[in-house]
Amino acid sequence: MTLRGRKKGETVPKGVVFRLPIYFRYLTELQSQGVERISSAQLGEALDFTAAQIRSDLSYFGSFGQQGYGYNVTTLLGQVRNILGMSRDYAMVLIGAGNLGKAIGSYDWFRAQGFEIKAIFDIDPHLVGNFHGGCTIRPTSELGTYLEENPTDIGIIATPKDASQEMCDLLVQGGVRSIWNFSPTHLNVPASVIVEDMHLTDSLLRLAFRLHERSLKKQ
Amino acid sequence: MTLRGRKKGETVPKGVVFRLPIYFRYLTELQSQGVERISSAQLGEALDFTAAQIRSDLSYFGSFGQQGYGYNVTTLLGQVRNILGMSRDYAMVLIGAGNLGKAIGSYDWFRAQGFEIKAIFDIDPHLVGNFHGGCTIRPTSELGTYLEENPTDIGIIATPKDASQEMCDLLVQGGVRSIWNFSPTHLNVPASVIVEDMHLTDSLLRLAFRLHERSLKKQ
DNA sequence: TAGATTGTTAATCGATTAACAATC
DNA sequence: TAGATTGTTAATCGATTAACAATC
Repeated sequence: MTLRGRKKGETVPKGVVFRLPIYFRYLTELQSQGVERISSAQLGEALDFTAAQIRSDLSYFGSFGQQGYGYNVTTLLGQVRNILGMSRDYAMVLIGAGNLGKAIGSYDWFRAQGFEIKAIFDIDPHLVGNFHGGCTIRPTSELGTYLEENPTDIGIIATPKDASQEMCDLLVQGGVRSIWNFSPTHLNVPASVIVEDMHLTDSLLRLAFRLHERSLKKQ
Repeated sequence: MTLRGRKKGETVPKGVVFRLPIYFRYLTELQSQGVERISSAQLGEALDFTAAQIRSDLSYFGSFGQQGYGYNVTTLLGQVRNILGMSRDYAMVLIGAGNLGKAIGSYDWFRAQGFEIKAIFDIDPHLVGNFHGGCTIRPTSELGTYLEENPTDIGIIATPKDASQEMCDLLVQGGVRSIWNFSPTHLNVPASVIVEDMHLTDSLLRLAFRLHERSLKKQ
């Protein structure tokens, strides 16, 4: 039903997937501010997209607006939540309890939205046993057994790059079907497994490139 | 010179900017492994791109390969470094010394590549004065004065979302021309300022969407 | 009703790919 | 030389936008 207006089997364009979370984020903010209605033009203005693009993106999943009125914020937010698959909970494990792992583990927003870190693993014996974000840190040697007993939706990899492929393989072997990868390397997985990369280093280099490009143009 | 083969004024396609850091990362790895040469087909195989795309991306900036041979890893890595603007140093300030800020501040790779965090700011008096990553944490009230005295290339925002626009404005006012944004909100900046977003929440929602999409198709 | 704004179509724009001549 | 692989072109594919009939 969230697929109204969409031919079955068709894949959602990359750009749409990219923008949906941005809509979700802004609609959440509007709702908390008590805003009742919004037009595609206003949404576009606030988020630096064209109004046509926003209407086109949304109409991919159905007709959520009303001519002459725009969109009801609460209704649209609910629809976007559904489309994004946020109407259920997700069980996650976090691998790597270093600085980045700790930062991810203490992000309260995830839990509030139904993304729950059920267990944390680290290879460092000094960290194992420590308590963090409601979990005792376990040794990575226990990851395989843990996954056998606890079905897990998402594996978060926040290890140094030398360990990440090995951890990834353990996750895949343990039946985890999606990986959120913070380690600065490309992971090899079977086609059935989804990888979402969060490469800090790549992002900073993109920034450097654009900065450098501008300074070239100025001359 | 890094613009050979490119019409002046033409902007680099978004996809190329996205992939250049990935090439850089993999070429660095190859070089550290002592690999001397690589073909576009091998690069594509390792990184899940087509060979044609890699050749097309690179030829955008010049001719770095040789027919019948491929690319020399060291030479190509040097060229990509230049293209990305990594042949100079960048002065950065970090705003927000919470979990995420600490993780960013302790990432040694940045400094090794010439991206140096020169100062860290936080609004919390309990954190001010603490030592982290070679810097004493300063109160955000001193940010304006600091920027006047210390030209800064990149401002890193790792504050909660309620503070980020205000911090962004201070950075822009202080002459900072690019912002690396970790706070989960859209920043409004003049067209002359570059924003590179690192939205953890958006990334996780994209992953959830793809996972949800697959489970729909299975039925 | 008059004004506003949607959802959709067709036109445009941009990015990817397949193919191959050039050449190391 | 024979084999391999580049850089580039033309063809294809996909995404964005402008325009507008439909309608609240």
